[in-house]
Amino acid sequence: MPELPEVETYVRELTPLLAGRRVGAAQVFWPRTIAAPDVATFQTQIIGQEFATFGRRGKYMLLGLASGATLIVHLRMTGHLQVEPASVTPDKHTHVMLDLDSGERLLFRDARKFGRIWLVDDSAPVLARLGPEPLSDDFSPGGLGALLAGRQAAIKALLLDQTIVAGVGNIYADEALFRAGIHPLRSGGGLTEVEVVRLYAAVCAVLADGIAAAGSSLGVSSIQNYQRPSGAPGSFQEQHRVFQRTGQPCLVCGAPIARIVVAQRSSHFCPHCQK
DNA sequence: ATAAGGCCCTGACCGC
DNA sequence: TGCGGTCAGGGCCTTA
Repeated sequence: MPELPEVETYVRELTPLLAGRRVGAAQVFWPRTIAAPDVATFQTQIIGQEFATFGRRGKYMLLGLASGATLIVHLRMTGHLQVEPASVTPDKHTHVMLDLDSGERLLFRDARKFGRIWLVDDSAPVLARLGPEPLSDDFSPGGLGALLAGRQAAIKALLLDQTIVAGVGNIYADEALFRAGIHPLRSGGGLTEVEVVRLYAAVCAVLADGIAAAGSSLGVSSIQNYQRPSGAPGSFQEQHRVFQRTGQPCLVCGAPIARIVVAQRSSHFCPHCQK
């Protein structure tokens, strides 16, 4: 599942493939993929647009166009965005296809159909609910502590809340809590100042390590798996210490990694190392 | 304001 | 082999 490191990898690797490319015809096979504007308007407005700038906010990909508009893409669970030769035949998971003036096509594929695309003049309303961007100056131990103060919910659930930290998903939340030595069911407001600082550092570290490894690929099949634009996998799964390691020995203490459900999400942790 | 539960989706997997 | 049922889960919406 694409989280911040996976989306960051996408942005970096799509940049040389899309920079300066102009969009021709657009085909939309699953209308709900286009969150805004309506499909007909999207198809009209995307034609002739040129990819110019490339950015990311949380798990949102921001493909800036020379006109000033922005194509925002959220991959959600199983979305893929790939550049392929124009001879490619769209399969049943291809929901949006943009012709490029390079003789290629940009394809949005998504087995679960949760992914969304926006074409907007102003990206701010789409991103308005996002909290601080980790790996930036907007994210700090003090700021994190302030957002957690008074919250009774489990810290695992709060890490998944995009208004607390933008871009953290299930994998990186579990890995960060392990590195910080914090049990996923601890209440957010109950963390000590020292623990908040440790958690802050752990979130930054796992995200940076995830980016360095080009993300985590561990889906059961290629259509569900996160893949880079080239189709290559990331390698951060090789560094997972708890995620999907249920029953395997903790790499620190040897205790079996446990799995519980928190906020309707599977959570993996070491019962011995995480208090 | 916060927390919890439902919803959207379909491939993979399990039991029979 | 095939069928029905269950699970996974990000973000948004509704409910309490």
